[in-house]
Amino acid sequence: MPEFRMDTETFAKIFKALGHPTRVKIVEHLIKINSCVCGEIVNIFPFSQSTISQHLKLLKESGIVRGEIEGPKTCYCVDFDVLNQLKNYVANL
Amino acid sequence: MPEFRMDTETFAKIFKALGHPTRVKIVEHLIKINSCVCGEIVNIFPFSQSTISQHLKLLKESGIVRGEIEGPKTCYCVDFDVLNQLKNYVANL
DNA sequence: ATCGTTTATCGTCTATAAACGATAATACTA
DNA sequence: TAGTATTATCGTTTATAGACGATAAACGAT
Repeated sequence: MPEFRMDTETFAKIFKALGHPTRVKIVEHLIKINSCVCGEIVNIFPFSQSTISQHLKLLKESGIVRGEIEGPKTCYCVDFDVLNQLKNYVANL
Repeated sequence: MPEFRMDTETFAKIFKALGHPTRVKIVEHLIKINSCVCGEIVNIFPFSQSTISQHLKLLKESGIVRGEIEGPKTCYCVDFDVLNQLKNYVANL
């Protein structure tokens, strides 16, 4: 399933994306409710819509999260393929 | 065994520390040679001594790495207790 | 006490991150 | 087509990161 075997640089980028409390919590939340959310995330955290959108952008760029446009909303979800590769990498450290 | 149950903030800090290719590679290296190294790390990477020292400082501050002064040298090693908690956290995501 | 080795810290510079408000873009709905 | 809701982007500000050279600090050996 994994298209590419990820390298150290890629994992570093994912770690960097997870290197902020809000972004870790966003990922935890996306995992918990496997149904993807979008604007609800903004309501959960005490930050502005633009700030959360920026955090989601970083998470998306790292690959750990994907975003799909559904009508006027954007639906975010964890890329479990990437997450599993991350789990595998960390487990083998 | 773990003195404290780590929280999200702590893990975010560790992720942040791992959020740089050089620092990931330093940790990988420290794990591989479980005997701790110090100045050798500087020789491995194409960065100045001060830059590597700064990276090691960040790793140490996150808790994933410990440094012990041995004479004129400083011996760095991975804190396996912390690493195991990290592994456990990631595995349960 | 001085010297050489090793590591940490300081000061500087440039680049990126983090947050915000304001605005643009998108796409339903009336 | 106009309006509304939702999200992304822009521009700005402040803070932190990342790199370096230079210097200081610690220690062992001469």
